[in-house]
Amino acid sequence: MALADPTRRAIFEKLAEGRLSVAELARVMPVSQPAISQHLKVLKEARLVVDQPAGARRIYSIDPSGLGPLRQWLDRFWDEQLAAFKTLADGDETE
Amino acid sequence: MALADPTRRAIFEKLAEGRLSVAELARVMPVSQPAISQHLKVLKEARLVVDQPAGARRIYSIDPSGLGPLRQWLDRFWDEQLAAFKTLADGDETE
DNA sequence: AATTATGATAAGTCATGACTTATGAAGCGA
DNA sequence: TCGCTTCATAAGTCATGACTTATCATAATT
Repeated sequence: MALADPTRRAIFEKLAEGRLSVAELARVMPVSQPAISQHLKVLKEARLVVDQPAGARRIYSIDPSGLGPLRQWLDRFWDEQLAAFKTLADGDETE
Repeated sequence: MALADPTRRAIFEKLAEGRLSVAELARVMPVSQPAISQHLKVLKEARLVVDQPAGARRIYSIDPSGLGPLRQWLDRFWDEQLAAFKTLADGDETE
Protein backbone atom coordinates (compact mmCIF):
# COMPACT_ATOMS: atom_id res chain seq x y z
CA MET A 1 0.00 0.00 0.00
CA ALA A 2 1.66 3.12 -1.28
CA LEU A 3 -0.29 5.40 1.05
CA ALA A 4 0.89 3.59 4.15
CA ASP A 5 3.82 5.89 4.80
CA PRO A 6 2.96 9.23 6.42
CA THR A 7 5.49 11.19 4.41
CA ARG A 8 4.06 9.73 1.24
CA ARG A 9 0.55 10.62 2.32
CA ALA A 10 1.73 14.16 3.01
CA ILE A 11 3.19 14.41 -0.48
CA PHE A 12 -0.01 13.05 -1.90
CA GLU A 13 -2.05 15.60 0.02
CA LYS A 14 0.17 18.44 -1.15
CA LEU A 15 -0.35 17.33 -4.71
CA ALA A 16 -4.06 17.17 -4.11
CA GLU A 17 -3.95 20.93 -3.61
CA GLY A 18 -2.20 21.50 -6.88
CA ARG A 19 0.54 20.45 -9.29
CA LEU A 20 4.06 20.73 -7.95
CA SER A 21 7.61 20.12 -9.08
CA VAL A 22 10.03 17.94 -7.13
CA ALA A 23 11.96 20.95 -5.89
CA GLU A 24 8.79 22.63 -4.70
CA LEU A 25 7.82 19.54 -2.77
CA ALA A 26 11.32 19.28 -1.31
CA ARG A 27 11.10 22.85 -0.11
CA VAL A 28 7.85 22.21 1.71
CA MET A 29 8.57 18.78 3.12
CA PRO A 30 11.04 18.12 5.94
CA VAL A 31 13.02 15.52 3.97
CA SER A 32 15.69 15.70 1.31
CA GLN A 33 15.07 15.93 -2.41
CA PRO A 34 16.16 12.35 -3.09
CA ALA A 35 13.68 11.18 -0.49
CA ILE A 36 10.96 13.05 -2.35
CA SER A 37 11.98 11.49 -5.64
CA GLN A 38 11.92 8.04 -4.10
CA HIS A 39 8.46 8.55 -2.68
CA LEU A 40 7.21 9.93 -5.98
CA LYS A 41 8.53 6.84 -7.70
CA VAL A 42 6.45 4.62 -5.41
CA LEU A 43 3.38 6.78 -5.86
CA LYS A 44 3.84 6.75 -9.61
CA GLU A 45 4.16 2.96 -9.72
CA ALA A 46 0.98 2.75 -7.68
CA ARG A 47 -0.73 4.90 -10.31
CA LEU A 48 -1.53 7.49 -7.70
CA VAL A 49 0.36 10.33 -9.38
CA VAL A 50 1.43 11.22 -12.88
CA ASP A 51 4.41 13.28 -13.97
CA GLN A 52 5.02 15.54 -16.86
CA PRO A 53 8.38 16.97 -17.94
CA ALA A 54 8.60 20.73 -18.12
CA GLY A 55 12.08 21.70 -19.14
CA ALA A 56 14.53 20.69 -16.48
CA ARG A 57 11.72 20.30 -14.03
CA ARG A 58 9.17 17.61 -13.66
CA ILE A 59 5.65 18.44 -12.61
CA TYR A 60 3.77 15.90 -10.53
CA SER A 61 0.03 15.78 -10.07
CA ILE A 62 -2.51 13.38 -8.70
CA ASP A 63 -3.97 10.63 -10.82
CA PRO A 64 -7.47 10.43 -9.35
CA SER A 65 -8.22 7.15 -11.05
CA GLY A 66 -5.59 5.59 -8.81
CA LEU A 67 -7.91 5.92 -5.87
CA GLY A 68 -10.54 3.84 -7.60
CA PRO A 69 -9.37 0.41 -6.41
CA LEU A 70 -9.05 1.62 -2.83
CA ARG A 71 -12.49 3.07 -3.02
CA GLN A 72 -13.90 -0.17 -4.40
CA TRP A 73 -12.21 -2.23 -1.73
CA LEU A 74 -13.53 0.07 0.92
CA ASP A 75 -17.05 0.13 -0.45
CA ARG A 76 -17.17 -3.63 -0.47
CA PHE A 77 -16.57 -3.84 3.28
CA TRP A 78 -18.79 -0.92 3.87
CA ASP A 79 -21.73 -2.62 2.20
CA GLU A 80 -20.99 -6.01 3.69
CA GLN A 81 -20.80 -4.69 7.19
CA LEU A 82 -23.85 -2.54 6.83
CA ALA A 83 -25.76 -5.57 5.64
CA ALA A 84 -24.47 -7.67 8.52
CA PHE A 85 -25.48 -5.00 10.97
CA LYS A 86 -28.88 -4.71 9.46
CA THR A 87 -29.33 -8.45 9.84
CA LEU A 88 -28.44 -8.24 13.50
CA ALA A 89 -30.62 -5.23 14.11
CA ASP A 90 -33.62 -6.95 12.57
CA GLY A 91 -34.09 -9.05 15.67
CA ASP A 92 -31.88 -11.89 14.56
CA GLU A 93 -30.82 -14.26 17.30
CA THR A 94 -28.94 -16.76 15.22
CA GLU A 95 -26.04 -16.16 17.49
CA MET B 1 -2.18 2.87 8.87
CA ALA B 2 -3.22 -0.42 10.40
CA LEU B 3 -4.34 -1.85 7.08
CA ALA B 4 -0.95 -1.37 5.49
CA ASP B 5 0.29 -4.85 6.28
CA PRO B 6 -0.99 -7.61 3.96
CA THR B 7 -1.34 -10.16 6.74
CA ARG B 8 -3.38 -7.69 8.73
CA ARG B 9 -5.57 -6.97 5.74
CA ALA B 10 -6.10 -10.71 5.31
CA ILE B 11 -7.17 -11.03 8.94
CA PHE B 12 -9.48 -8.10 8.50
CA GLU B 13 -11.02 -9.64 5.41
CA LYS B 14 -11.53 -12.95 7.19
CA LEU B 15 -13.32 -11.16 9.97
CA ALA B 16 -15.43 -9.35 7.41
CA GLU B 17 -16.89 -12.73 6.52
CA GLY B 18 -17.77 -13.50 10.09
CA ARG B 19 -16.75 -13.46 13.73
CA LEU B 20 -13.76 -15.64 14.59
CA SER B 21 -11.68 -16.58 17.61
CA VAL B 22 -7.93 -16.19 17.68
CA ALA B 23 -7.37 -19.93 17.33
CA GLU B 24 -9.68 -20.07 14.34
CA LEU B 25 -7.77 -17.27 12.67
CA ALA B 26 -4.48 -18.95 13.50
CA ARG B 27 -5.69 -22.16 11.88
CA VAL B 28 -6.55 -20.38 8.66
CA MET B 29 -3.64 -17.98 8.41
CA PRO B 30 -0.06 -19.05 7.63
CA VAL B 31 1.42 -17.40 10.71
CA SER B 32 1.66 -18.37 14.36
CA GLN B 33 -0.92 -17.64 17.02
CA PRO B 34 1.17 -14.93 18.68
CA ALA B 35 1.48 -13.19 15.34
CA ILE B 36 -2.29 -13.22 15.06
CA SER B 37 -2.67 -11.78 18.54
CA GLN B 38 -0.20 -9.03 17.74
CA HIS B 39 -2.02 -8.08 14.58
CA LEU B 40 -5.35 -8.11 16.35
CA LYS B 41 -3.93 -5.77 18.95
CA VAL B 42 -3.00 -3.27 16.25
CA LEU B 43 -6.38 -3.60 14.56
CA LYS B 44 -8.12 -3.16 17.87
CA GLU B 45 -6.16 -0.02 18.70
CA ALA B 46 -7.09 1.33 15.29
CA ARG B 47 -10.73 0.73 16.16
CA LEU B 48 -11.06 -1.60 13.19
CA VAL B 49 -12.06 -4.64 15.21
CA VAL B 50 -13.72 -5.30 18.53
CA ASP B 51 -13.30 -8.31 20.78
CA GLN B 52 -15.60 -10.05 23.14
CA PRO B 53 -14.63 -12.70 25.69
CA ALA B 54 -16.40 -16.02 25.38
CA GLY B 55 -15.09 -18.33 28.04
CA ALA B 56 -11.46 -19.07 27.45
CA ARG B 57 -11.79 -17.81 23.93
CA ARG B 58 -12.01 -14.33 22.57
CA ILE B 59 -14.19 -13.57 19.60
CA TYR B 60 -13.09 -10.86 17.24
CA SER B 61 -15.29 -9.07 14.78
CA ILE B 62 -15.10 -6.02 12.59
CA ASP B 63 -15.97 -2.61 13.91
CA PRO B 64 -17.43 -1.04 10.78
CA SER B 65 -17.32 2.44 12.23
CA GLY B 66 -13.53 2.17 12.11
CA LEU B 67 -13.65 2.48 8.36
CA GLY B 68 -15.41 5.81 8.61
CA PRO B 69 -12.31 8.02 8.83
CA LEU B 70 -10.68 6.23 5.92
CA ARG B 71 -13.81 6.67 3.90
CA GLN B 72 -14.00 10.34 4.76
CA TRP B 73 -10.37 10.89 3.85
CA LEU B 74 -10.89 9.11 0.58
CA ASP B 75 -14.06 10.97 -0.26
CA ARG B 76 -12.35 14.27 0.31
CA PHE B 77 -9.75 13.60 -2.37
CA TRP B 78 -12.32 12.08 -4.59
CA ASP B 79 -14.42 15.21 -4.58
CA GLU B 80 -11.47 17.56 -4.81
CA GLN B 81 -10.01 15.78 -7.75
CA LEU B 82 -13.30 15.45 -9.55
CA ALA B 83 -13.81 19.17 -9.14
CA ALA B 84 -10.32 19.90 -10.40
CA PHE B 85 -10.89 17.72 -13.39
CA LYS B 86 -14.17 19.37 -14.14
CA THR B 87 -12.46 22.73 -14.06
CA LEU B 88 -9.91 21.54 -16.57
CA ALA B 89 -12.47 19.90 -18.76
CA ASP B 90 -14.52 23.07 -18.91
CA GLY B 91 -12.17 24.61 -21.41
CA ASP B 92 -9.71 26.00 -18.92
CA GLU B 93 -6.38 27.00 -20.40
CA THR B 94 -4.81 28.51 -17.31
CA GLU B 95 -1.90 26.22 -17.98
C1' DA C 1 -6.91 -31.52 41.11
C1' DA C 2 -4.71 -32.51 36.82
C1' DT C 3 -4.91 -31.88 31.93
C1' DT C 4 -5.91 -29.49 27.91
C1' DA C 5 -7.10 -25.48 25.11
C1' DT C 6 -6.91 -20.65 24.48
C1' DG C 7 -4.77 -16.30 24.06
C1' DA C 8 -1.69 -12.57 25.58
C1' DT C 9 2.98 -11.07 26.46
C1' DA C 10 8.24 -11.21 26.49
C1' DA C 11 12.35 -11.43 24.12
C1' DG C 12 15.03 -11.95 20.29
C1' DT C 13 15.87 -12.27 15.06
C1' DC C 14 15.65 -10.57 10.57
C1' DA C 15 13.94 -8.21 6.41
C1' DT C 16 12.09 -4.15 4.77
C1' DG C 17 12.07 0.41 3.74
C1' DA C 18 12.68 5.33 4.86
C1' DC C 19 16.21 8.18 5.15
C1' DT C 20 20.99 10.18 4.25
C1' DT C 21 25.16 11.95 1.24
C1' DA C 22 27.37 11.66 -3.16
C1' DT C 23 27.10 11.92 -7.87
C1' DG C 24 25.80 12.21 -12.70
C1' DA C 25 22.63 13.63 -16.48
C1' DA C 26 19.82 17.07 -18.66
C1' DG C 27 17.93 21.69 -19.46
C1' DC C 28 18.28 26.88 -19.01
C1' DG C 29 20.32 31.48 -18.65
C1' DA C 30 24.51 34.50 -18.66
C1' DT D 1 30.44 27.35 -23.09
C1' DC D 2 30.22 27.79 -18.25
C1' DG D 3 27.61 27.72 -14.32
C1' DC D 4 23.27 26.99 -11.99
C1' DT D 5 19.18 24.46 -11.19
C1' DT D 6 16.54 20.39 -11.33
C1' DC D 7 15.92 15.59 -10.72
C1' DA D 8 17.02 10.62 -10.59
C1' DT D 9 19.90 6.95 -9.08
C1' DA D 10 23.58 4.59 -6.25
C1' DA D 11 25.18 3.13 -1.99
C1' DG D 12 25.07 2.83 2.72
C1' DT D 13 22.88 3.47 7.51
C1' DC D 14 19.41 2.85 10.78
C1' DA D 15 14.82 2.28 12.79
C1' DT D 16 10.69 -0.07 12.44
C1' DG D 17 7.93 -3.84 12.57
C1' DA D 18 6.60 -8.58 11.27
C1' DC D 19 7.77 -12.77 12.58
C1' DT D 20 9.54 -16.63 15.71
C1' DT D 21 9.84 -19.63 20.24
C1' DA D 22 9.06 -19.66 25.12
C1' DT D 23 6.14 -18.90 28.78
C1' DC D 24 2.35 -17.61 31.83
C1' DA D 25 -2.54 -16.87 33.07
C1' DT D 26 -7.16 -18.21 32.60
C1' DA D 27 -10.96 -21.17 31.55
C1' DA D 28 -13.17 -25.56 30.29
C1' DT D 29 -12.98 -30.76 30.79
C1' DT D 30 -12.29 -35.12 32.86
